[in-house]
Amino acid sequence: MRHTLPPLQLTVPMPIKMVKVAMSPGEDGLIGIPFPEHSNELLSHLNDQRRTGLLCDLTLTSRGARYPTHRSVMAAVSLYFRRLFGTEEGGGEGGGGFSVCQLDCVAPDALDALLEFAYTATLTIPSSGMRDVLRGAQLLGIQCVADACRDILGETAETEGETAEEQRAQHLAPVRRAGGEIGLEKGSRRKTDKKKVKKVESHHVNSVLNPPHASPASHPSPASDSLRSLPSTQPPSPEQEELFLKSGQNGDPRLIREPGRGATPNGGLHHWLHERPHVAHPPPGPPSIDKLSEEDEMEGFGDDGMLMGSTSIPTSVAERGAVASAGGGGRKRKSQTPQQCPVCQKIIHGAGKLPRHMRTHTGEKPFQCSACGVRFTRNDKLKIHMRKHTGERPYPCPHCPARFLHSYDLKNHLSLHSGARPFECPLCHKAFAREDHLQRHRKGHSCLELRTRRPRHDPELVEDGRVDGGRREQSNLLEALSLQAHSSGFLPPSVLEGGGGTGAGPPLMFPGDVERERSLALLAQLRSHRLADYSELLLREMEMRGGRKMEGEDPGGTHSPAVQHDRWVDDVEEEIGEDEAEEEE
DNA sequence: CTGGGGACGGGGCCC
DNA sequence: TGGGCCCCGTCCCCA
Repeated sequence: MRHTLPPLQLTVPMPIKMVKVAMSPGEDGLIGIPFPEHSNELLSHLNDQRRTGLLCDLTLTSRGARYPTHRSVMAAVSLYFRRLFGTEEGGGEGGGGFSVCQLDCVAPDALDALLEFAYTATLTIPSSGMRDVLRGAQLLGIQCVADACRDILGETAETEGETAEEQRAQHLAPVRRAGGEIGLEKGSRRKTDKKKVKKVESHHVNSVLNPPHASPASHPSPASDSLRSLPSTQPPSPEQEELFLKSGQNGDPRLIREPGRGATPNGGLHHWLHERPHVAHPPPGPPSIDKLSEEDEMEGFGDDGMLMGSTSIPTSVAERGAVASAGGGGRKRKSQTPQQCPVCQKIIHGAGKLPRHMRTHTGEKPFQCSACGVRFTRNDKLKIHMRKHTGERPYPCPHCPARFLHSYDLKNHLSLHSGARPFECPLCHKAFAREDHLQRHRKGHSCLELRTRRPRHDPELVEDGRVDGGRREQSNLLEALSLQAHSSGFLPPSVLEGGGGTGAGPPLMFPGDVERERSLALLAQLRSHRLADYSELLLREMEMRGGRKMEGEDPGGTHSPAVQHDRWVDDVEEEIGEDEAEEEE
């Protein structure tokens, strides 16, 4: 099927909508493994395929010259092709079956240069052919190239924009006629767009025409690559979208989190900016450069040395700062605390802590021990490590000659002297000096025997509401448990403030308290699961905790009764889940 | 399985 | 605002 430019109106999606990329739900424990060369190699391989004709599914022709290419690449780099292939409408039926596209209106040399740009991120053109390339870039909607050419030719976006409009009107007139409204929409926001684009692109003109010394393609930072490889978990917020406008990137929300992604293989980023329907009406509110600014300072991110010379959007701190200032002027950075990790979405508290956290994703360990070569992500850890070499053990035990590298080691050690074992297993009541040892104990199978030895009762008794003596005893125990929970301070204050539980109903029926309801739900589960041993254990645990609190063995902190209760509830719920699984078997 | 040491990451405080 | 320092919780490893 042959295709020439005018039929564009047949495939232009109207109205233009910003593509929303479906986000995968958040996942814990994501690890970003950067492959800095991936994008470069990918582009290189695509270019090889283009040269050999491999997998080429689109042939561009211009005045007899034929250029095999790939739809996906062309759709990525060219607004024209993206519309032509319908990818803006989700791409479901994109492509339209065009295999040959006749572009006689674009000079062969210019088309060749544009294809070369698309596959190498480098634009190589003779000065004499600049105008042809400009014309071709405008017709095909390769905005960054068009802007670069305009800059070289000394034309402004404003004046040339009119020319471009005229050219579009000339070549794509059916589009405008067929989609009058969309044409108006585009026209109405074009001036605004052009201003924005002009502001952000002064830097990249040079880079387009002066490609990086080392590589024709861009080198995204490792972090950016790692980010790209990871699923995003949240749709872009309006703030992020505004950020996107400021940074002049395309509409892929994922790219919001790619600060180092200065140059994409397709190089066609800026023209996408013109499509954004909200450009003329950026959302109100404070300037949204926070994330951008944050990411500026991410160590391991934005390796400007590598990004310099990339072909498109601002990448360096200075450049992005210029963008930000151009966007609003006189902006103040919002407080950086807390900050959200763009990789794992985790909220990082504390000024300056996000770069530290980001190194956990990038694997960057910039602090190396001069003695043994071991590397660390943090210099304070290196400093502690150096104590091993210097023999410094600044934390001596007052009771014995032992000295320790860490204060918390001393703390653990002191518990040995005191004999305190404040961490007791609620199931087997084995006590531990360290909480992590208790956790290890509970996560292991140390208590498996006890847990599986719980009495199993006839389920009909519970289902029928009939309770035998032992069951009634258990029920009473649970009620007593509830009362004790109420009075012992085991439950959080929010629970205790709920009211007296007088009148009809169970003692803990205090409406409107989540924690209490959670406890009640747990108790109900305990009942329904007939976990007599659990209720006993829970009661004993509460008694024990209550007594301990009175004794002041665990003054506040993470071992406070409320916290312990929460952990206990979590653990029991988890074990109930396990029991349910067991019983289903 | 437990005790102990060490590493690692996060948060708070301060400069 | 960034970084240093410290503390804490957690995990891993080894005896």
